[in-house]
Amino acid sequence: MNDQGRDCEELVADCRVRAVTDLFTHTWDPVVLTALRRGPRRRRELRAAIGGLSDKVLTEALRRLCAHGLLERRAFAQAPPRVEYALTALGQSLVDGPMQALGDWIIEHGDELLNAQEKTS
Amino acid sequence: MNDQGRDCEELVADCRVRAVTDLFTHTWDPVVLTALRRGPRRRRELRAAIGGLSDKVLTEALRRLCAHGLLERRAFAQAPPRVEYALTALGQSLVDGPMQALGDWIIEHGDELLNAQEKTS
DNA sequence: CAGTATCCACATCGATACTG
DNA sequence: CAGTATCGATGTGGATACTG
Repeated sequence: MNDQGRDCEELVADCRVRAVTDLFTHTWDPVVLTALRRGPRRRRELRAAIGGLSDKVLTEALRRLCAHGLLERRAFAQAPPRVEYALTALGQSLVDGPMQALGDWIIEHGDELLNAQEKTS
Repeated sequence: MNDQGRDCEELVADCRVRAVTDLFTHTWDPVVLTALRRGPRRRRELRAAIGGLSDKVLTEALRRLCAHGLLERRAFAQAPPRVEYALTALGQSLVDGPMQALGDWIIEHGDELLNAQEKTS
């Protein structure tokens, strides 16, 4: 994360690879990003669309993604409160690029992955 | 992970997105994969090339990746023991496809990511 | 060299109850 | 509706010493 200029061919720790993969170490972050790829959503919509994650975890994920500049929080002064979350340009590029590639890969190779997993478990 | 056929447009949890992103929830797994993209390596070479991870964690990562069908373990009956780890065809396709896309993205957008992070921390 | 066995620190997640 | 606070279960990683 701190050796941007260093050659990453051999010494892989602390290199750029980590800078991205760290974004995925939190289980729900990529899921939240994916859920927003079609456009902004309110907090509650998100929670319902994703399903299976607690308020606390959702809040943490949203804060983290905002802090990383991938999400933007838009609060409206209303009662009841209305808050929307939207991908920033940076976040959108991540979703449309690498995460789309990830999705394409699983569509093509997902079965192989599951088969291999079952064999050994 | 178990609802392969389900529509993932809206309900994101337990869908295919997770099947891939779960591969990245373990910090070192993608690093190990990347370190093997040029060809097979012995355990010790790997540890040295990556740097900063313990024997235990390396072992765990290797076992997990083998179990998922992404890595192959080749042991030679020798003294001292010689063991090589190599990407399978499946693993290679993951590294050359999605992980390459991830690397390309960070090369292009890494600075934005770091700037945004520093602003908020 | 390859791999295992403990012990410990720490973070993530889940469930629940509560505030504005 | 949006968000916070707390507690506990679980798991991931680090350090160290040891076996074949």
